Amino acid sequence: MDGKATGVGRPRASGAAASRQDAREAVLDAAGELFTGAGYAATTTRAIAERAGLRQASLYYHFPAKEDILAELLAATVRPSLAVAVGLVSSPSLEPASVRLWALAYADVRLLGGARHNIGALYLLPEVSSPNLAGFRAERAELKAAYGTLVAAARQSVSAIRTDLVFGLVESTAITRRDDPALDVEAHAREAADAVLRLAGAGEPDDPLRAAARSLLEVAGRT
Amino acid sequence: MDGKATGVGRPRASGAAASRQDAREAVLDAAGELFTGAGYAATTTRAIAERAGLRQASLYYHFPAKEDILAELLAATVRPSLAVAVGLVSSPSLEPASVRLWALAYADVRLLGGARHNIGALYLLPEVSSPNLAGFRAERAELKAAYGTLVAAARQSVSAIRTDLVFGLVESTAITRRDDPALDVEAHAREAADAVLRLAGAGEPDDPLRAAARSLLEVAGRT
DNA sequence: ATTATCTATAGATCTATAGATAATGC
DNA sequence: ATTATCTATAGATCTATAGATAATGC
Repeated sequence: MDGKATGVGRPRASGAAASRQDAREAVLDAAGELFTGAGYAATTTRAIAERAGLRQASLYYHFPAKEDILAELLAATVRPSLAVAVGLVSSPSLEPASVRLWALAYADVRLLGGARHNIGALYLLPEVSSPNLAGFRAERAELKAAYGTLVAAARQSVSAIRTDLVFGLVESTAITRRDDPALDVEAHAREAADAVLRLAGAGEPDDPLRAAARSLLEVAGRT
Repeated sequence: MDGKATGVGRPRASGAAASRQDAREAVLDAAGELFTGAGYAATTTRAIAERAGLRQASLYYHFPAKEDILAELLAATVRPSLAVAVGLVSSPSLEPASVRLWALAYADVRLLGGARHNIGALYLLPEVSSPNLAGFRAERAELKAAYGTLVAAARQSVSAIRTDLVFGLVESTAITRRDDPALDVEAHAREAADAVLRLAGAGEPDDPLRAAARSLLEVAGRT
C-alpha cells in the first residue's frame, strides 16, 4: 500500500512524489504562508513553487495565473465563516440574538486564527481591491451584512453602532496574530467575542451565554 | 516675487519647478497615495517619480532607497498620535481617564482618517515587519502602550480587556476607509472613540464627556 | 494517449548607480 | 562650486508560454 508513491506524469525534479490534488494543496499552503508573511506582490511564483516542491513553471498547470492562487486562498478564508453566519442568521433559532452574535464572532476568530497560516491577514492586503477579486469582496460583504443583522437584533441599550467597527474588531485579530504568532487562539476568540457583545450593546457576556453559543455552533457541526 | 520659479539645479524634464523641500514632499505625497492604494511592493519607483513630476533616478537624490520612503511615511503616521498619547498619559490632568481615553481614540482616528491619503492603511502592509522598520514598530508599540495605560485607568466595571482589541478597533478604521473612501471622518472618529470607551468598560460616553475630551485636545494644541 | 511535470526562454520590468548637464551662487 | 536634476544602463529579476519528457493507463 505504500509502494506506488509516484503517480501519473513526469516525476518531480525534487524527488517528492504527489498526486494532482496534493500538488494543488501544496501550492496553496506554500502561497498561504508566503502571502501572509511577505505579501502578494513581494512573493514570487518561484518562491511558492520551491516551497511546494516543484518548478516555477509547473504552477501554471494547476493555476492559470498567480492571482488565481490568491483568489482561492481568499475564498477559503471567508467561506467557512460565511457558512456559519448564514446558518446563525437564517435558521429559526431558539437562542436570542446576543448568543448568536457571540457565536459568530467566536467562530470567525477561531476559523481565522486556527488556520495553518495567518490567512486572516490576507484581508489586509491591498491586492484585495483588484477587480479580479470582486467575488471575494462580495462574499466578505455578505459576511459583514450578517454581522450587521445580528448586531441590530442583539442591541439592548446604547445607540446603534457601525457594523464597520464590529467587523473591524474581528478582522483586526489578524494583525494581532501577525504581531504575536504564539497567541492563544481559543482565549483570543473568546475575548474578541465578548468585546463584540459589548460593542453591540447586547449586555455583559457571561458563562451561560458563552456555553449556549458554543453548543449552538456544535449543533451546526461547526467548531 | 513670482518670477524666479526655478531654483538651483538642473530644471526638471517635466517642466515643473520646485525647491528641494518641495521635491521631497512631492515624492512622499505620491508614495503615500500609491503605497496605500496598491501596496509597497507593487508600487514602482518609476510610478512614484512620475507622479511627483521627476525622473525615476532622481528619487535617489532625496532618499537612499525605496524603503526609506516608506519608513518616513510610517513615522509621520504614528508620530502625531503618539505625541497626543504621551501628552494625555503623562501630564497631570484634571480629567478622568475615560475622558482622556476618548480623546486619544478620537484624535488618533481623526489624524489617520483626515490625512491626505489613507495613511493608516500603511500599518496593514506586510512590509511593516521588515527589520529596517523596527523604529516604526517601536513607536507603534509605545502608542499601543499608552492605550493600555488609559484603558486600565478608565475601567469601571467589566473584566479587563486586551489592549489588542482596543488598538485593533482603532486601526481597523483604515480598512473601513479603504473600502469606503467617502467616509465622514469626523463622525467616524466620534463613533470609534465611543466604541473604545464601551470596550474598555469605562461607562457610556455622553456629550459632556465628549466635549471635555475635545477641549482637552484643543488645550494641547491638537485637533 | 493522457497526465503532470520539466527545461528553456521571451519579453518586460525594476532598483540603484555612474556620470553628464543645466541651473544658481560666489 | 554647488545643487538638483537628467540620461543611460547594469544586473537582477519576474511572470507566463512553448515545447520536451517521463511516468501511468488502455
